Amino acid sequence: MNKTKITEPKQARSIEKKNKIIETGFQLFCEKGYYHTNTAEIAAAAGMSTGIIYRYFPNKKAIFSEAVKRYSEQIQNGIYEQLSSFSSLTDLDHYLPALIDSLVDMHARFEKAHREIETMSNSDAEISAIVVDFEENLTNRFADAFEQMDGGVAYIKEKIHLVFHMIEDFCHEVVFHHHHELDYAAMKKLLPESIRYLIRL
Amino acid sequence: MNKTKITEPKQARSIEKKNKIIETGFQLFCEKGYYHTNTAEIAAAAGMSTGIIYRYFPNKKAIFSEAVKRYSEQIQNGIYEQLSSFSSLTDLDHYLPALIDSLVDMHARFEKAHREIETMSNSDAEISAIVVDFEENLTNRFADAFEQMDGGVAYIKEKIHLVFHMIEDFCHEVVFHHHHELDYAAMKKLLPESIRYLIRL
Amino acid sequence: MNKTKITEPKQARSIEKKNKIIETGFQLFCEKGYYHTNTAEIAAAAGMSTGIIYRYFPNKKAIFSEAVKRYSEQIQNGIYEQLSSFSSLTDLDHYLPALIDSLVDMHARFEKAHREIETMSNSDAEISAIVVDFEENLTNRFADAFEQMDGGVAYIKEKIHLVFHMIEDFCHEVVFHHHHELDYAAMKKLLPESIRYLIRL
Amino acid sequence: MNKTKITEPKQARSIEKKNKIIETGFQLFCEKGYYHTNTAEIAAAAGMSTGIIYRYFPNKKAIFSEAVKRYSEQIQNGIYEQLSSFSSLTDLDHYLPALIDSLVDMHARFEKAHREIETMSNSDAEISAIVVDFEENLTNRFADAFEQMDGGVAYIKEKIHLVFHMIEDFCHEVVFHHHHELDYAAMKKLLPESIRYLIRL
DNA sequence: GATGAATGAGCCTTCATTCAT
DNA sequence: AATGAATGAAGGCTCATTCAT
Repeated sequence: MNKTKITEPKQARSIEKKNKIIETGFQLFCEKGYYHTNTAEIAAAAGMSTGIIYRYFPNKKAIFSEAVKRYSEQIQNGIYEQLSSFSSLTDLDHYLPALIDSLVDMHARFEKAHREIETMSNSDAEISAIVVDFEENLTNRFADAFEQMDGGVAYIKEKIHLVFHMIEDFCHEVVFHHHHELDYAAMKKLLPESIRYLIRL
Repeated sequence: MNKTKITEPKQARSIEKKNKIIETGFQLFCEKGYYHTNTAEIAAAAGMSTGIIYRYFPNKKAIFSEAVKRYSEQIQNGIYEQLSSFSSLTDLDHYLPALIDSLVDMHARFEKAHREIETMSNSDAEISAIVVDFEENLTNRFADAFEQMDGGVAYIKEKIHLVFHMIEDFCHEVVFHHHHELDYAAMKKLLPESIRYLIRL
Repeated sequence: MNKTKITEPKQARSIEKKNKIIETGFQLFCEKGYYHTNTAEIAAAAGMSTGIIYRYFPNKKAIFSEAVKRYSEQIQNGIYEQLSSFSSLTDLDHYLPALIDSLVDMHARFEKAHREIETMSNSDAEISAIVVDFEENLTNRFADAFEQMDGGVAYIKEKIHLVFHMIEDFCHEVVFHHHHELDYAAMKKLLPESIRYLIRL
Repeated sequence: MNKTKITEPKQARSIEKKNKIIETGFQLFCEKGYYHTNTAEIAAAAGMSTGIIYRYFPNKKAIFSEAVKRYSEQIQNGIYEQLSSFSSLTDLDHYLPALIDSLVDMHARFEKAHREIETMSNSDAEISAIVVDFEENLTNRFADAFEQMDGGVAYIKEKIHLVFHMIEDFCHEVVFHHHHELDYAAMKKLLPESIRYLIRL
């Protein structure tokens, strides 16, 4: 009955500790997969004891959730920053290749993270919710931006959604490099062209 | 040392049993996830004892692998059948909505399967290889078909790849129905139009 | 309640089958150890089905018991044959090196068998009884022979017992060759000398 | 991958626990045999949980190995202590019966241990190595002692080896008491006499 | 707050033995 | 008699979580 546990840490030292767990845990989850990383390992890698983890998190999965939440925010902020420099559809045409490049880059750096998040989001409602939220936020922000550009585009959310998934697939393809018969340079040229067309449909 | 075990069953009764294990196992894996399904459950659900599983499979994962392999073949055959009725790009334009419909349908029926395969393919090389193979086969078949249609299209493989992922994302969207603010009917109209454009680029 | 099982086979075919199980089983037990040999393997190696074993033997251990019993008899007969050519203590002095040689040879050929029998005899009363019986028979036979030689020797059984173990240890040493710092040729000369002395004490 | 486990315990409490596992495990192995003792039993008998065993040992066999190692050291120390009181071959003649008595006593107390060690040493290289080492150490120590006594004896190692096995067989005989027709008192007199003779050969 | 030893349920796999055919 | 598929209990080991210190 005594559930004196888990409180949001207020002291700097505790906050730092919680952050360390999240970072280390996420890193290990990404490297070895959620089910192949155990709490003792996380604690050891974070330089603390096994027990302490359960003062900051109710269970193993919560570490992953929290990490994904933070990671999602980071990514969003990065993208929003780029978005803020667009002010017309012509800008978009112009900046699209750069945006794609930066997204490919992001995938390259967080390859393992993306895979593992996807993996977990498939079997875990909480993670799935974070991912859905991420997509929704992104779509909405872009939709808002477009609406303030050139007087609005029909079905902008739907288009943005499709576009983002096209870009994401391309990123996956380039980073994981599974289909050796594909010409990535060609794909990279096709992509902005078809996006431009799709947006204006 | 003693590896006299596991031989491909020849007798009808054994084949049936192996099939039953694959089906039941796959179903449970899809329902509850690979790591949350144990071999005893599979055996019980298949109406047999735990031990017998290991006469047909070397280990738990092999059940999943085999199931995915078969599933992949089924899906491919279904798609190839549709493909065989196309003989020109105009046909494609015409049949595209139907193809999309049928793929959405497939996803709807095998929603859980798709999720779990994706999940496992992220952390397991064998499963990943099956998925990659699946995509490669599909791309090649379509590419061949297109090449025999209208004298060839530039970068056809790359285009097909992008197109398939667009369709797949749409399927996910419709089936898992996560983004309630999206207008699926609109997306369904946008999709063939942009595909048509992309293919001809 | 229906224990229609295990009867001593009368038909030639059945006898042959039982023999085959004993031989194959013993061979495998010796090669890989009792606990690392399973009944399926024995059956397979003997070219029959798993089930049939249990028509001839009540359980796995009975195969080993029976094999050891037979093996013990074979060895005894071999030794008795040599014994029959001795008729005086002087003969013994003369034939001792040859007897030792032949015993070393036997150990060399059945190295694994000896080890495994020893192993099992330690944890299994039935096997132990066979081994004890073997030693007792051997001791008695030799004692009888000696008594008919030169008018009897005091404590002949006790001496024979000690002597046999000295020889056996020597055999082990030579065959398993564990102590590389020992000079086997020297030991082989020491052995008959001390035996001769011991017998006449 | 993750082998952060099993470190030599430093704290008194841990050391005690590890010792308890070794003792209890060894006792059970000796009573029931290695293959008939399971880890849960060991844990229960030691008053702890199954899991904790694996913080101190990488696997079941390691418990046995460690126990045998320690046991071997104990025995050696006991014998060396007796050896240190000998300073001439005449001493040996004098103390031999006492040494034999003490070795019989040791066998009586650790009967089961000896059997099980022998058993395992036959099928396990690690255990076998410990036993071989034990014999080698013992032989060397005695050889050194003898060499410092009366100016050296030819083939002393070979002789000691034979002698030790004679004594050991006698111990086995007395303790396990299998051959009821033997006169142990007589054997006990024969033994030192023939040893004395053998050493001086 | 912190530690890390301890818990014990749970999992995959093996195998002696049985039994339907 | 013979087959070999089937059974299911048992075993070694892992790991999320707890708790005494």
